[in-house]
Formats: sequence, C-alpha cells, structure tokens
Amino acid sequence: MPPGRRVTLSQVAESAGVSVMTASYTYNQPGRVSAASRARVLEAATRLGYPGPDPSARSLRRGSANAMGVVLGEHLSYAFDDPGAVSFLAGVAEVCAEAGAGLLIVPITGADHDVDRVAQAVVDGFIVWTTSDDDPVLAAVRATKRPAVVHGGPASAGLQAVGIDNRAAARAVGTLAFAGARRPAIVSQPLDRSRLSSIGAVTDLGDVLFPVTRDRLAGYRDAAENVGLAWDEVVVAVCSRNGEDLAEDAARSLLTSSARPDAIAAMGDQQAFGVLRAARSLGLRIPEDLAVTGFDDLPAAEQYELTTVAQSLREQGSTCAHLALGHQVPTTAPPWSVVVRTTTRQ
Amino acid sequence: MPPGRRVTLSQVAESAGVSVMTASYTYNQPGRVSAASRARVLEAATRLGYPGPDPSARSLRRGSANAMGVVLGEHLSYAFDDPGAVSFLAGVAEVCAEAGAGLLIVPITGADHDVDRVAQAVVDGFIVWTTSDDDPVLAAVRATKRPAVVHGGPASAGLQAVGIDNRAAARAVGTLAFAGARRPAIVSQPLDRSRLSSIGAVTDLGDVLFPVTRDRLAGYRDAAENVGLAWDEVVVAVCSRNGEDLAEDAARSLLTSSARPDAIAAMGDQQAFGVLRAARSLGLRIPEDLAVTGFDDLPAAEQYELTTVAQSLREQGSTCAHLALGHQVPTTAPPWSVVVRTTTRQ
DNA sequence: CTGTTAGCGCTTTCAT
DNA sequence: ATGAAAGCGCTAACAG
Repeated sequence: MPPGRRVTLSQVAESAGVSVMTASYTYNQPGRVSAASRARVLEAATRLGYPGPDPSARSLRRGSANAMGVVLGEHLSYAFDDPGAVSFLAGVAEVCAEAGAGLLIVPITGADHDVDRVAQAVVDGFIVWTTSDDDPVLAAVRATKRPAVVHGGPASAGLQAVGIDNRAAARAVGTLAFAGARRPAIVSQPLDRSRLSSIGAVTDLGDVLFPVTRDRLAGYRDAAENVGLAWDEVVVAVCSRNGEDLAEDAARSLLTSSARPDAIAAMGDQQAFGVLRAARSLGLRIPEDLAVTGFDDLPAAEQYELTTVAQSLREQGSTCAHLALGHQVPTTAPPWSVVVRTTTRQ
Repeated sequence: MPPGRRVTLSQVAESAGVSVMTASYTYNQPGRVSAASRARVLEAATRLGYPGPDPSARSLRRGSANAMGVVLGEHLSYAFDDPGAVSFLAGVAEVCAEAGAGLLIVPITGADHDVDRVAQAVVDGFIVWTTSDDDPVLAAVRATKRPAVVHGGPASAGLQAVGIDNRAAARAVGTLAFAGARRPAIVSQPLDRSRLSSIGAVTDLGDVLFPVTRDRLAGYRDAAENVGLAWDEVVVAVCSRNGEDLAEDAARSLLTSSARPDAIAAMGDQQAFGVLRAARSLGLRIPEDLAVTGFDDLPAAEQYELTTVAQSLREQGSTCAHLALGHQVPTTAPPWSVVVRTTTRQ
C-alpha cells in the first residue's frame, strides 16, 4: 500500500485498466458495471489503499453537501447545558439521520468571525436555535441563500420560524401563578445578548431583544393584568444565564427582601427548580406562601410537582429539520398546554 | 438582484472589472487588494447577490474541510438521551469551536449503509463514541485514512483510544458495593449490539463485545473475588438500553426473586437511580438491606447520595477533539475516583 | 456495459 | 497590487 499523496480515482482506474467512469460507477452505480470490471476496480482500490471517492470533490460536483447546519445560540457551550436545547437537537438529529444527512454544528463562540463560520459551512441549509433580534448570525445565514429555519424567532424575511405562541402560553401559566397573589415576581432569562442580570420592573418590552423572552414577558404582563395587578409593580429578576443555580440565588434575593413575593413565574423549568429550592431552604410553604410556575415541562418537573407549560422541543426540532430539508410538513404552530400540578394555588 | 443560477466569483469579478484573483483576494486576503478594487468587488457582489465563496469548492481546493466528524453510537437517537454522551459531546464541541472547526454528527442509524455515511462525511477527522468490537463503522472510519480517536474503545490499529481504566474503576467501586454482601448482583448495560436483555451469570466475558461493558464486568468480577464471592454466583441483569426505567424493572425482578440480592452494582448512574427507586418502592433500607453503586457521577448522583465512580466525560471529549485535530496534548489515561456516599456499607 | 468530454467554483503558483 | 494558468477529484451528460 504505497503511502504519501492521497490516491485518486483516476489512479485506481488506470491501475485497474479501466476508464475513470467505470471506476466511478463502481462506487456510485455498481449495477451498471460488469462484475468483472467491478472486481478489478475494487482490487486496485484495495491494493493502492484508495479511501473511496473524496467527499469534498463529490460535494462540489453534485452541488449538494448532504448536511444540515445547526447554529446553537450565541455560544455553543451554553447549548449543551440546556436540556431544552439538547432535546431540540435530538429531534433535528433524528430527522437528519433518517434522511441520511449529516448535522453540522457551526462553531459559534460570540466572536466577530462567527459570520464567517456560517458562510464557510459545507451544508445545504441551516437551522438556528432561538437568538436575539440583533444577532449578526441571522444575516449571515440569510446571505448564504440556503433554506433556513429559525426556532423560537426572531422571524424575519427569508427565514422560516417555528415555535409555540409563547405569549399565549405565558399568559395561561402566568394567570395560574399570579391568581390570588399580591406581590407577583418573575425570574427571567436574559433580555439581550449582553446578558446583564438585573432586578426591577421591566417597563418597556421593546428593550427585550430575545423574542422568546419578550413574548413570555408580554404574556406574564397580560396575566398580571388579568388578575388585577399592575405590571409596573411586578418585579423581574433577570438571570444572566439559564440554569438552576443562578435562579436559586435570584429567588433567594427576592424572597428575603422586604417585599417578599408570594408568586414567582419562572421563565424555564430549570429556573423554577432553583426557585423551589430557595423557597424550601427558607421554609416557605408551596403554594400557600409562594406559588411557582415553570416553562417547558422537563422530565424533572414531575418530581418537583411543578405547574408549567408543556411543549415538545424534540418535536419542534424534527419539524425544523423537515422544513430545512424541503420536506412537505404542516406548518401549523406547535401545540402547548398548561400542566397543573401542586405549586400553584388553583 | 438577478435570481436563478447561483452567482460565481468569476461573475462578480467580471462585473467589477477585475480578475478573478482580485475578487478571490478580496475575500481571503483583503489586505492584498487596493481599497478601490475591494470596494468595487464588494459592490458587485452585493449587486449580484453573491453569497460568498462556495464552501464546497474551497474545501476541495484547499484539501481540508475544517470540520470534525463525530460518530455517536450505533444509533444516533440513543446518544442524546444519554447524559454522559451529551457531556462528552459538549467537550468535543467546545474544543472544535475554539479551533473554528465545525462538528459534523454522522447520521448513523444501525443500517448497513452506515459505512457509506462515514465515507461520505466532509470532515478532516473522526471521533467515535464507544462502540462494540465488531462495529463495521470502525473499519469505515479507518478506511478514510483520516485521523481518528475512539472514546472508550475498542482500541485497534490505526485508531487512538481515550478512556479511563474501566476495569480498575469497576473493581474499586464494586469492592465497596459487595463488601459484607452475600448475594451480589449487577445491573448491566448491553453486552453486544444485539442488545438482548437477560438475567443470569455471565461466565464468559469473551462474549461481551462492548469493551467498556466487558472491562467493567471484569472489574466487578475482580471485586467479587476480592471479597470472597464466586463470580458464577453473581447474577447479572442485562438491560437492552441504558436509562432509569429499564434498570428499575430489572432491579424489581431481582429484588422480588427468591434469592434477593443484598448488593447491586449498576453499570451507570442512571441505572443506579432506577435500582434505588425500585428498592425504595419495595421498602428496602439502603444500605442495610441493599448496597448500591453507580458509575459516572452524574450531577443527580449527589441528590441520590449514590456511591459511584467519578470521571469527566466532558474533559475526555475535549481530549478526543484535541487529538483528532492534531494538537499536542498529553495522552495519559484520564483520571477517575470513587466517590463514597451513603448507598454502600463502608 | 464502457468511455470521452467538460466542467463544478475556487485558490495556489508564478508572473508581471 | 494584479493577473493567467493550472488543476483540486470527481461525476452529469452524452456518445458508442
């Protein structure tokens, strides 16, 4: 097996005493080649150590990469710590695998050259995990002119969007959280890519650049008003990242403040778990002293007996993949429902 | 913006009144082009709707794909349900992102054409999540002649392996599990790709084709012999897949049988959680009536107060990525340790 | 069943 | 600073 430079198909063909096309057919349309030729080609390939047709060359010639690009948030490393993102990815991966398409995770780190990473991805289309209105990656994806689907938003020209009606869902679960409450609060995910944490009223939702966050806050506002509470007085604790620990800290601050909340709507289940842990460590009764709601209905929500919004991120991942692959699938908004357990008063 | 066929660099060059190379430099070595030319090229690109240099063509010409292939087990869909695999993947993704390399998840489904998916992946190297000795994907990876690293094994010619000494770790934790026990049992992951479940002694470890499983069983055998128990009498309940639920069922069978085990070494933490749930529902005291150990030290192991083996799969993912990218990193075996909590007698 | 031709779109090399 | 030539490795299209 001669080493050194990589072996090419034409070398194999020559060594087998056939034309390049016969060698090519041997790999791509074996039925079209006589058994004898095929055997000679494969023998030569083995002898020369030919690793098979070069995927890059094939991809250029065929005009397709047979792979789907996935952009997982402003920094890749956040995504794998987020169970929701992982289950979304599982849905995408499943459909891609069925279709025989690879799934290329685009190396986004938050740096300026992220846009180049998108432009240079060898893929046929893109799926973008929810990001902010002003994320430059969106323009980069659009510029590739390849089919693209954004999960959760922002919706924009040239990009399809898939996601539940977050405002309606937040309104529904928020109404349960805030029912009978006097001092409602919210533990929120970041408002924009700066990911600054803060505590206080969020009067202008126009400042909120993550559309999913914005819609959920709008839904909680609707809910507060539904039960006769003023939005100005709803304290919003914004955590810089999703996850239990930061939410637990934030909840502890809220719950030890002079105006202790008696209801907390958390923007995600993990945050709700953190809130429940804080409440438990402070000896508060749930739901009498404090009502809590989450969002997403992760598996652990059942053990926490958490009232929350159920949606299937995995299913939505599948839908995104189908759309980006050009399959015909219904484009109705994905379903959601409120799961009432024991952390709310009603 | 003229529609239809995709715009090429030479069209942009022509329209800008410069040579193709000036246009190419504009994208790849902007400093080498006069500001005037650059502006004209970019203007023409915008006007024609040029999406930037085609990644496939660039990849062919440059001879590199700038992406790492990852093979996640015999069927992709198992991987995302496995917290260990996810955290391994997070480690891989982090290093790839730093290096600006994409991460291509190869669409493996267990079908015969899996080997083609590997051959056709546009990548510079491969990382394989632990699989069985006889998995044809391994030969396919080797055949590409690209750098490749296998996590967990099997080790084989042409493929580097990364992973802890599973036998030693299992011996250590198994010795805690079986200390003072009379009727030891094991809840095991599958033995081979057939994934048949079974209950009984596993006399011949040579039948076990997953090297990680084989090594851990060998370690548990060492442990049993350490404490004076005969391996023939150790009942092994093999679950067809990893996960809490199947392990819970298996444990319930064991614990309601005539010869109820008083110690169960589970091959993974999730399985151990299932065992603990079964024991709890049967009213058994832990560790007095039943000692239990796990493997991996997932975050939830702390809440279960589970005695287990700690290792960092994320770290090992990083190591695999560095190796496959050709970085110089120390190749010492990754560290592990036994974390003693309250589910064992010592 | 096999072969010839003609590029896919780009960038390296070497001139100018 | 710019350009001409050459060809990366392969396969669609069309003969024979």
